[in-house]
Amino acid sequence: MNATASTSTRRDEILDIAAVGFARSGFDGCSVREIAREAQILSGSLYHHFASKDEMVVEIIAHYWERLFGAYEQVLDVEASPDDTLTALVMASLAVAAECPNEVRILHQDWHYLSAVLPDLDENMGRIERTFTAIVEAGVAEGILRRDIDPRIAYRTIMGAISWVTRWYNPGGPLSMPEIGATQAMLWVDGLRIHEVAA
Amino acid sequence: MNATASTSTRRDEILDIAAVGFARSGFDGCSVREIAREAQILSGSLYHHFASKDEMVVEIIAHYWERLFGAYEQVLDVEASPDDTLTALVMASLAVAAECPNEVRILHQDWHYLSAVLPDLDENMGRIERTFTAIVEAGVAEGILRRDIDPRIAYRTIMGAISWVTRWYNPGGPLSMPEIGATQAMLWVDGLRIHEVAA
DNA sequence: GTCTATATTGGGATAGAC
DNA sequence: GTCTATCCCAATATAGAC
Repeated sequence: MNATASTSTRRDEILDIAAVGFARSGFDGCSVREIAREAQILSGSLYHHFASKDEMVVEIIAHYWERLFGAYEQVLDVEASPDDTLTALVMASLAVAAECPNEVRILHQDWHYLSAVLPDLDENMGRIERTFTAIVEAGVAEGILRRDIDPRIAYRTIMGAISWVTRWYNPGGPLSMPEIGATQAMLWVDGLRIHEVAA
Repeated sequence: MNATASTSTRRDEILDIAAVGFARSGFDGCSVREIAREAQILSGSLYHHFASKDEMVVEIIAHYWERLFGAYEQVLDVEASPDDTLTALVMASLAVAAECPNEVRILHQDWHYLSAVLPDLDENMGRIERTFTAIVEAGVAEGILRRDIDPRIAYRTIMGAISWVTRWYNPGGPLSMPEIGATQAMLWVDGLRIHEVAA
């Protein structure tokens, strides 16, 4: 999972196991005893690796932020039109969600609890919001995107749908993440209705 | 809240208080002691009204299903084109969400726990899915909506965004639910991009 | 219908041996 | 780094008085 080099692999193993448990049962629903059992260790021994149960989830989510913002930077480094950039942002978000499905589930399932534990949650969500709305506003300014849709509603609509995907996405199923992302982006950018096209 | 007539108002009062608590702190995060305190009662007395904490949340959510499916029936009773019906379904969903914000939050926040407690959860979500996909498929069949977008992805995109709204909607704020619903529906049906319109 | 008092369970966390 | 043993607390729920 994390491992900067070869250090502390046991710790990372445990974090992976904890992430699966938190995603499966919720942060409260998955006890430290349960995590310990699945790590084939006793619950007391966990506290050699972590100061608290909170510390585990904080690290798990921190890992997700790194990946997500890394992916956004890569998208924004490419010069492209606002509509293409928006599509790329959606697909990048879903690609990271596919890599970190547990993290995304935990983040949204235990939102309330985490907002008290992760001091940077609001800040990071704000950063995501600004990334998306800036692109939409750029599109409006360039005359590519409609002015009659509030960029904040557009952003929240997109983010809601993206966040929801981890609830139903099935890694082995018929729909791949790139397919889902492309379809969703197409939906928002072009809409469901068939438009008359001027030749 | 519920009250068929004038019966058992105290019970309904308590259910309302519980719903606020569950929505605020999550089902696990809100103890029966906390509910009791806010109802100005002692925790043991709650068990005169309810057999268990689970029973409370089951009743709270059942109330939501009633309202939601009632609203859907009203929409489907009106003869209209698929795109207009789809818009009406979105707006009805959000209108019910505005009436039952706590219920919607609880349902999605404690999804995992509830799926073990509410036997009809999967069935009801399936019913919602069929309602939406049927309309999208009708639109495709009539040549109004695009065939190149998977109706299941369209449905899940719409449902995700709708469910998310209760996370950020502010009842006293500048955006009303009808405004939000109309914008979201417009987004999905017509898209963000400015289309060339054939005269 | 509410209160008093309490049974019972399971949670997170700790201290010290090995 | 893991185990043994255990502390402490808060949770749901119950029994019976009033």
